[in-house]
Amino acid sequence: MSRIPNEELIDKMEAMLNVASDSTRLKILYSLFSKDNQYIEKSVSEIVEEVGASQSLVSHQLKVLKDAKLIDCRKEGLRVYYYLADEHVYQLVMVVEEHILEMEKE
Amino acid sequence: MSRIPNEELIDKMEAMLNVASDSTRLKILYSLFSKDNQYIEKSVSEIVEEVGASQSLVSHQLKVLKDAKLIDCRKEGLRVYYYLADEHVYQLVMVVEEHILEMEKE
DNA sequence: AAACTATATGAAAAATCATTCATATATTTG
DNA sequence: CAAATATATGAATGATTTTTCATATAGTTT
Repeated sequence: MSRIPNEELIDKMEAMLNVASDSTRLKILYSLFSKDNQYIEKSVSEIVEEVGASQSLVSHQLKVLKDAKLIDCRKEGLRVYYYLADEHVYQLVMVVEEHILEMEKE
Repeated sequence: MSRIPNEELIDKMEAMLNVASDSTRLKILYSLFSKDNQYIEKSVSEIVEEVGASQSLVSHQLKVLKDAKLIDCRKEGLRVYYYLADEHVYQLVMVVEEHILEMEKE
């Protein structure tokens, strides 16, 4: 008797998972996670460097993450600073990370 | 200073998220979640009916979920019974569901 | 064994997505 | 205003994935 949610909720969940399920975007998210729950923001060029992908690709993927409201940004001069807009993403990524790490134990 | 995991871990995480990020597969997972943490298993035809997709599509997607070790199965006569093989998937799906529901509040 | 049922599978078609390349925009500095 | 810098964007490409269709397989019943 387990209840499958309505199409609308399923579609939204699918969308969020899709956004998270790309290695470039995962790396971007990690680069915006702070170690000790402190506020953190990074410019595009900093993210590009940490992630190790092209500027264009990072910019495209930042847009995907921003459209999904997982991150947001703030302009300052030439720079654009991005930051996490949602705690759930962190939880989501951590659940998946733990899953993988525990799978590897066996 | 946030540390991006190594490529191998990122790739595995990407793979798991990819498996979860499809509406048909999400519905299949939901159909295998039990209400009160009891063991639950369902035959392919039951799943087909609950999910409301074609037999072929459900079968293909069951294989994807099984290859990813998120579900497993047991044969009995003509029927094949599938069941969740991992608690993490449930957590993962729940985090995402909560995220969407909370987003909708605003 | 033939007919039937439940499930799986391969190939093809349709759709979607990540990535690159070239270029545009916006801001700052000389 | 010209040059330089940081970021964004549109179009093209290639790759991957979802879905369907037709058919195969395996187990059951008569």
